This record gives sequence, structure tokens and C-alpha cells, in this order.
Amino acid sequence: MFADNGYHDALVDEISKRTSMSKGGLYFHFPSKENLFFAVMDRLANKLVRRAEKAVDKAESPLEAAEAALEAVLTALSKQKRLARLLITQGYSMGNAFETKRAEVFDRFAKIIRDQLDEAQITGQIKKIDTDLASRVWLGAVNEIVVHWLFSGGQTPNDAAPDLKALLMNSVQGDISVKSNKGGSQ
Amino acid sequence: MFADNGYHDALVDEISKRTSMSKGGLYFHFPSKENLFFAVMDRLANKLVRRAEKAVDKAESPLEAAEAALEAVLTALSKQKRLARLLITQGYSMGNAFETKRAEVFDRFAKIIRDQLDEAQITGQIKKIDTDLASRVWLGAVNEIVVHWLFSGGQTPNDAAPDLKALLMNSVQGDISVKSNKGGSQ
Amino acid sequence: MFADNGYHDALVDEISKRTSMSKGGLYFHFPSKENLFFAVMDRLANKLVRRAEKAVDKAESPLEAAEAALEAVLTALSKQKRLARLLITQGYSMGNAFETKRAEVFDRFAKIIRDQLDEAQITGQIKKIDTDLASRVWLGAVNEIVVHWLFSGGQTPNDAAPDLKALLMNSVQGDISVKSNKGGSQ
Amino acid sequence: MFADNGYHDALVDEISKRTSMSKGGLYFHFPSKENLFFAVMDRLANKLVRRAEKAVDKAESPLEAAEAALEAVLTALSKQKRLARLLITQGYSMGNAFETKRAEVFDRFAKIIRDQLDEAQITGQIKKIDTDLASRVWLGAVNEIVVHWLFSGGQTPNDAAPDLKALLMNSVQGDISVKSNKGGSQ
DNA sequence: CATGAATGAGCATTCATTCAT
DNA sequence: GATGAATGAATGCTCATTCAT
Repeated sequence: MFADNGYHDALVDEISKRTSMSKGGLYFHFPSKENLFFAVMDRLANKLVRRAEKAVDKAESPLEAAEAALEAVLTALSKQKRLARLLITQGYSMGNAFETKRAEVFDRFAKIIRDQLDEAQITGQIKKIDTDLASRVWLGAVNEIVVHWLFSGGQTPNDAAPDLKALLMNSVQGDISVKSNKGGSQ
Repeated sequence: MFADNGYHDALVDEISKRTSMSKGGLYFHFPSKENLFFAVMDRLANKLVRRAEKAVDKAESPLEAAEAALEAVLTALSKQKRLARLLITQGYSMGNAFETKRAEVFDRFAKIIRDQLDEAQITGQIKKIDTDLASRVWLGAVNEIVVHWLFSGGQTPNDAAPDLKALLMNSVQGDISVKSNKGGSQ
Repeated sequence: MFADNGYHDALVDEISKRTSMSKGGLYFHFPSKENLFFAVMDRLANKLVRRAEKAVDKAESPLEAAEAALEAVLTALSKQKRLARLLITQGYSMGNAFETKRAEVFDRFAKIIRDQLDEAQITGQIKKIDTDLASRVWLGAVNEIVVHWLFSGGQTPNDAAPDLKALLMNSVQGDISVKSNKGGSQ
Repeated sequence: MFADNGYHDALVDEISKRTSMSKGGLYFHFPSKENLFFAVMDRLANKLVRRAEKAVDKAESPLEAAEAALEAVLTALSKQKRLARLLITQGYSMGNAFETKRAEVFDRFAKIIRDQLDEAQITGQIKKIDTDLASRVWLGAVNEIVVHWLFSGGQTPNDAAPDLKALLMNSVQGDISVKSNKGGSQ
């Protein structure tokens, strides 16, 4: 319901009805609607994080790991529009209190990517870049693709994945030294 | 007020007080609170779009133009936190009706970038990529940098601009060396 | 409604219905239910205080004035059970916030009596006593008579008035000096 | 908890916690919260009544007995603010159901005083008065002194006792000198 | 055109009481 | 007898919108 209606328009009454749990019961387990929303968000974020981590573990190089994590997230979100809506937009209607939570969740994903980029940098797979910034660029790109899919009905994140991965890989691999070398860009 | 409190928590009563316009007057000019918010958003988005377009006009190559548009937006948002908040997050609290508007505004910016990337592709400055997707990647990256700045108090978009531009340029495999011929993009 | 059901059980919804004023209208004029209750209480207390003061003004001696004030209050309360209930018991259900208001209202009546007793003392109509304490004794006595009438359905305060006045007059006139023969009463 | 928070704001959950008795257990022993409150009230009222009766028993004359009962009550309440609050004000928040109980408790105290005044009248210690009314006057005076102490932080009932007793004795026109003179009371 | 008092549907939260274990 | 999770009716307050003046 949070995913469908947004935080604000998901009524506790309705949640109570649809979960077959009395309102009192709901409030026995969750001190507030806000807390309930965060609990849902945590649970789903955890699942998605684990999926990304698993993809990372299976990969053979840091860069492949980052790519795999990306793919895992894109696939999961494509399959579950609701998950995407919940994690990406529907919390905002909560008001400013949501910002902290959003930051927390996004940080977790940013860290996964950043860690791989850091590793890739150490192993020389990519050049010296601001990996923190790069991880945010990746995340932002994914976020926007998902939002565009959700709001404007464009191609699914999964369909966009190949090109998206290419663009993001380029972003951290592009030989910026070129700037001065003037050689071919690839 | 929308920027500070979000759509939902910006009360019409309060808006009426702070604008020294009676509530009746407000409703005479705007059919609804939603409409008022969109009017504010349009006005500010227009300004920002014009700024980006002006930057594009001054640039000497499509790629420089895309970069300049990026820079213009980053600078404007960095200088006006409220503008950033309003355009980027505070509308969500309106509920699902916001999605369309958000898409509309983002599309305008995406178009500016995409047009330049298309041009750059034609002129061979960048290789063949999905420019629509790329424009979204750029936009998403900017969006995320801004949100991170707003929510977590990281570096301003303006400070992140140089590295960000490098990453995004790389993403489209632009041979930035062109730039070095002429010095910085500004 | 406050008088009949007590503060807590007087529902705002019901008040709205019975006053033919919308709930919003109610809250436009009174910031809270508590505030509304106090407003009602003030208005009624004012009326009753004025009545007591008028009685005082007409009297020819301080002691007669005190007696007249007493009588005025007893008569008014006897005629309006609701007034009695409201001022004397129904606020308590508000919780501890009521205490201050109760004290304020009772102090106003205590002052009227105390002023007359002070005057009477100066003019030698009564002996030297603690007039503040005496005023509270009077007030407490009236209060209890009223409560007993309200709760147990005994004689009306008005019917009890003659004997009550005699007792209270005695309380401040009796020749306590007698006690000094033996020292304190303990 | 009833004394501190009032009937309404003393939550059964909280009572359960602070008594280390489960809510189920509480409800096994007491059919309702109301019933529990009355049980507490009865127990404390009993104690106080016994204390008053003991004081009466020790006294040597009816009038002294009444005075002693008064003193016993004032002392007990002064020493235990909570007892005072419980018996005197905190029940009101229960709503109208409290009235009967309040009347019952006050009647017990009224009876103790009235019995002594009746006796004193028979033995000629005081002149002919409405002893029922007088007992209520006494009780009301005590009540008001206590409430004023509780709410406004005035002098303790105990400190007010000497003057209060004098005033109340005067009210029934008891010629206190009688205690030693033993002559005709008028 | 402007005003602002009035409207009333809407909603999160509370808490005495129950009852399966 | 004891437990405490579950119940759900109850309620104060909000706020976008209206409309008589």
C-alpha cells in the first residue's frame, strides 16, 4: 500500500484491513505509522542489498562485481514495480523526516559500488577517480532510469541495462588523460 | 514555503499570510493548491531552463554546450538550496499527481542535453550511443548529487562539478582533450 | 454539555452538532477543546462574580455584604444546576491542567469574601481572624453544600442558605478569646 | 498512579507494569479499572476513617472528639499528598460514575463529625443547630483547605489546623471556655 | 476582485478489555 | 490462575476549499 499510494495516502485503517490485523495490533508492534513504513523499507532494502552483495561475491573482478551489483538491482526493480516505487519515491510524501532514511538506504547501495570501484582502482582496472562521487553518479543514473520507467512508462530498467552499464563503465574507465593526449578516445 | 516544508506541509493558510494575499484571492488566481504549486514550479523551472539554454547558446561545440548546460544548472542549484529542494524533492509529498509534473520538468532538461549529445554524435565528437538514455544518466547523476548535498550535507553540486563533468563526459566517451586546447569550459 | 457530561465526555463532535456550528468553525474560534471549556467557564464565572459584586455593592455593612454575596451565589447556583456542575466538578475530568483554572476561579470568589471580612475587621464588626483562611472556609462550605445537593440530591443550596449563613457568620464572629483561658485547644 | 495522574490518565498498562502484575492478572482480581479505583479508594478511606474514629475514641467530650477527628484527618492528609489527591480530586476524571463513590466516602466522614456534634448538642456543649449541615460545612472547609494546598501550594492543612479549628468551632457556636468552665453553654 | 469565517470529510493514535494459550 | 498479544470503538484536531458579503 505504501508503494501504491505513497506514505501519506496509505491509510492505517486500510493497512489494518488489508493485513487482517487490527489497528491496535499494528500499533502494538509498531509505535507509529512512520515506524511501520521504515520497517517495511528496511526489510525490502535489506533484501535488495543482499541480492547485490551476492552478485558481488560471485563476480571475478571488482569491475565485474560492480556491474553485477548494478544488474542485480536493475533486474529486481524491473520485476517488482512496487519495490521500486517504495524505495525510490513513495517515502517523500512523509515529509522531511524521510530524508534521513532515504540517505541511509542509498548510502548502503553507494557503499557497495564504491567498495568495488575502490578495489578496481587499487588493482588498476580503472583510473584514479573520486569513487564516492562515481558511486553516486551510478546510483543517480539507476534512480533516474527507474523513475522514468515508473512515471513515464519508458523501457524497463532491465531493458536499459546493457546500454546503461556501458555508459557507467565508461564513466569510470574513460581515459581522461586523453584530455591532454589527444589520442583516440577508445 | 513549498521548498521549505514540502507540498503537503505548506499550508494554504500560511501561504496566504506570508504573501499578504487573502485565501480567497489566492483561490481566485489559482484553482487549487496543486495548481499553485505547479505554477511556482513552472516559473522556477522556466528560469532554470532558460539559464541552461543560454549556456548552450554561448558554447562553441555541442559537447561544450552540454557541459555548459550542466554547469549552469549545478551552479544555480548550489546557490539556491530552496530552488533545488523545490524542483527535486518537495513535490513528491503531493502524492501520485506529482509524477506527471516531475516527468515534464525533467524531460525539458533531458531534451537540452540530449539535443547536444545528438549533435555531438552527428559531428562525431562522441561515438554512437543511446543519447536519450545518456541524457537521463546525466540528469540522474545531477539529481543524486544535489539530493546528497541537500539531505546529507555533502559537497555542493558546484564543488562536485569538475569531477562530475569528467565522469559524465567519459560516460559518453567524449574526447575531452578538445577542451584542453581552449582551457577550462567556463 | 460540559456541565452534563463532564469535560472528558463532552465530545467535540457532539458540541458541534448541538451548537449548529461546524467542527472547523469551533476550532476557528477556539484553539482547542480545553480552551473552549475555559472560555465557557470564564464567561459563567464572570456572570456569577458580577452578581456577587452587585450584591456586595448594595449591602450597607461589610458583613452584610459578605452575607449578600454568599446568598447571591447560592441562589444562582440553586437555579442553575448546570452552572453549578460546570463550575464545581465537571472540569476535573480534564486532568491536571484544570487545577490552575479551578484555583483562579475560586480565588476570585475568595477575594470578594475576604475583602469584606477585612473591611469588617477594620470596622470592628468581627474579631481579628485570618480572613484568607476564613474566606476559604466559606467557599469550601458552599462548595460542599452544592456538591452534596448535586450528587446526593439533598436540599438546594438556597434552602440551606439561612442555616449556612448563620454557621458561617458565627465562624467569624464567635468569641474566640474564650479559648485563651486555657491556651490552645490541643 | 491514580493519585498522581488522575483516574483517566492512570493507564491500566502502566499500572500493570508498576505492580508487576500482568494485565490479565489485574482483570482476574478486579472486574474493571473503575472497580480497581474504588478498591484503592475504599482501602485508603477506611484507613483514614479508622484514624478519625480512633481520635474520637480517645477524646473526652464530643466537641473535643470532633476537633480531634478533624485534626487527625488534617494531619494524615498533610503527610500524604497523594492520599489527599486521591480522595479529594483525582476521581472526578472518571466521569459521572465517581459522584456516588465520592458521596459515599464523604458521608462516612460527615457522619463521624455529625455524631459528635449531635452528642455535643445533647450534652449542651453547643446550641441547637443543623448538625448535618454543620458537618458538611466542616468537611467542605477541610476539603477546600486541602485543595488550595494541593493546587496553589498554600500552607499545609496541618499548619492551617489551629485557626481552622477555631473558625469551625465558632461556627457551631461552641463556647469553648465550657471545656474548663463547665457552666451553661449559652 | 477581495475577504476570511465557516465547512466537514478525513486520520493517526489511544486504551480498556478480552481470551487463547 | 496468569499471561500479554490482539481488538476496535472512540476522538481531538487539520486543512483544502467555498461563498456570502
